[in-house]
Amino acid sequence: MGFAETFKALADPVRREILILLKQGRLSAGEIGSHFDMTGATISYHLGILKKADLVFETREKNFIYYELNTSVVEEVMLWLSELKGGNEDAEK
Amino acid sequence: MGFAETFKALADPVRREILILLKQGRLSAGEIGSHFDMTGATISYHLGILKKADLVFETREKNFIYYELNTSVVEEVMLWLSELKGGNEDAEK
DNA sequence: TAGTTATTTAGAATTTTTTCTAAATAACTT
DNA sequence: AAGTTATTTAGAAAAAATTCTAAATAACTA
Repeated sequence: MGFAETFKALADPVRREILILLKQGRLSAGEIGSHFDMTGATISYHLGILKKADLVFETREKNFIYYELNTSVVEEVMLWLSELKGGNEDAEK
Repeated sequence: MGFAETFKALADPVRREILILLKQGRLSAGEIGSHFDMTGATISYHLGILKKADLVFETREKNFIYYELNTSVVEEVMLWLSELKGGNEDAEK
């Protein structure tokens, strides 16, 4: 894990757009790629970064690879930010 | 503003450490620098990135420049993440 | 005013990131 | 088995980020 990887993954606009697409549900690499004006190789690179950051996970089916949002890491990041923001008021309630 | 700048700023461990230091209260550039094994020029570079991302602001006093945490942008990021995480349940309550 | 202290800016070197093309896998279909 | 489709991996080129040294500002102090 590691916040560096996570924030780095979130820093790229293409990768954030991919995550937003996946909010609606799982998509294959090809379906994700069709939303962008880039080669499949580049999309695969971005998916790799998101996967390494644990922001998505894949499930293989037929000759497709489907990607899905992994929200658990998103929660960890939110916790870190909330810690930063203010002595964590949530923990007191 | 812009999430790219914000996440990029948060992606670097030195910059995250600076933000954590500033949680305790404002510090001068020199005081911040003394926590790291880097030149003042490099610290200044990182502070510039944090400033551009609106994660900190500065106030000048004597011949010091003090840096302070700006939590408002942190909240915006948290909102974006919470949107991503789940159709935003918070908005329904 | 001259010198000192705090910080930034400029420029260069190094590393990392992003993107492409071409080739390699992997799994299906005929 | 051979061909097709979906995706990744490798390698290279280009762009961006990180760090340094040296020089420039800015504001104080004697």
